[in-house]
Amino acid sequence: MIDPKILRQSAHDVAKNLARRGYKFDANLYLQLETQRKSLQVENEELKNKRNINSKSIGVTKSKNEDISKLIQIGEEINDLLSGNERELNLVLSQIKNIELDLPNLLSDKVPDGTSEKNNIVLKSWGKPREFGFMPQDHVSLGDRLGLFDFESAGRISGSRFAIIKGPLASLHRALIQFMLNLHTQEHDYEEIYAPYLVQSQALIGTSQLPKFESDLFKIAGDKPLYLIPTAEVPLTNLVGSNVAKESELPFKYVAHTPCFRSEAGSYGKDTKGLIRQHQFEKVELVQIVKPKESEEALSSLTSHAENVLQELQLPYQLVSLCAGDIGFGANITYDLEVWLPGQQAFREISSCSLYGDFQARRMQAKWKNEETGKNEFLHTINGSGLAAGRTLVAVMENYQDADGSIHIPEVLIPYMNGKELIN
RNA sequence: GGAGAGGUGGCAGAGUGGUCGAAUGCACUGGUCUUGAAAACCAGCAAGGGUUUGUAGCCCUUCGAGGGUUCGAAUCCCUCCCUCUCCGCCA
Repeated sequence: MIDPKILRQSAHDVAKNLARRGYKFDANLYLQLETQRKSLQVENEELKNKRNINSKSIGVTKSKNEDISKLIQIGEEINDLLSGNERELNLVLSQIKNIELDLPNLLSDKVPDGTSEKNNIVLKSWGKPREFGFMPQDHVSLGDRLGLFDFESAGRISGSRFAIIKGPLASLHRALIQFMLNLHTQEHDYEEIYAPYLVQSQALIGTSQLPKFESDLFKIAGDKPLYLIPTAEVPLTNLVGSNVAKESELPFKYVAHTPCFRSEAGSYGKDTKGLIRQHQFEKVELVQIVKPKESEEALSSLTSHAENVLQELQLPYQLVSLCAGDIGFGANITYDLEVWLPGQQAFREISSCSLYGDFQARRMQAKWKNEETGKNEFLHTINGSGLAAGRTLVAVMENYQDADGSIHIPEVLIPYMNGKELIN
């Protein structure tokens, strides 16, 4: 949610900023609703004030054993006026709220212009794609040849976009997750969290997947609806919701491994083969919750922590700044890490690191006590994948393949594989 | 799942229809005293929102959440959530 004060004071500037995303914010309509809200709310509070004064004098009059019938009548009249006013006020307030919840976050000035991923800007490249003396295969044929993928059974059991991974490849997948968790907890000072995979709608509103993107989520039937988390960002960030953190506790740095569940209704037809786009995948997620002043620094540290995973695994990648048209709904700025996939001869997203500013904190009422000002202020939230485990498995398979289709275990993972060095 | 008890300010804890946003204690902040500290004493000390040039003033809201009754609700009624104790079930 964008700060309502900013919306009121500079609605047209906001509209200009959001237009960079291709979002059309009707500033005039908003300001018109705001004008109505203001006069209705002032009227509302004046009436309540009158009622409070009247009711108090009834108490005083009654205690003197004097007649109160006239005062009660006044009270009733005030309530008549109030109920009409309240109906109008609530209507306007809900219209304003709907507009505000629909509004994406303001973009940082650093975000490049552009309408699609073609306009994203590569800021940095790390590592050199390996020279193969043969035609590198993609992970699907590698896995099939090894007999360690079973998409057919997965389809029969669960449907399309589910995977079954077997034997040493499943172990490698698990090893990647263990390796990432250890790296982040031991080298990068994150606190490991085990968190629920099912969450209430309120938590998803907090991190801004709801109300707008319900179709991307899996919803569990029941009296009180629960949703499968699309990312550990949801439970991790909500850890600080409805709370006022002490300054001395900050920053919070959380890491969690969870499965992620995405309905991805809009993406059918893309990446239908293999592990790239699944309804269920594993991810190690990094979240930092910091003072506003420290948030840009936190984003670059978090991004470098995700990069470290790729560097330790010796996987070539590039760091990309997402352009205005490609950036996520709640993000102020986003850096993607794209790993080199020899089988596709392309860089593919493997991590997305975003600064949300106070956008999520405002929705979930996550605050900190600023000792300097003595005030409770909104925190800033940052999250990023560190990394998506399924896609990392893909990258390891394709980058570490041999001419005969066997796969070398990256050096840092060998201890996690009981000393195994080769899958064949 | 069943039975019972309870959810009030940072914490503890009073308050069962009327000047209650809420006694009291602790904690915290400032002051007096003191060489300094402690003690004692004095004072202050919730959050959100509206109005506003305003971290001034005034006003509104908030006693687990949401509804309701009433001129007036922490207090009465309904629904839900959570915590504790006992029983049942269970990895």
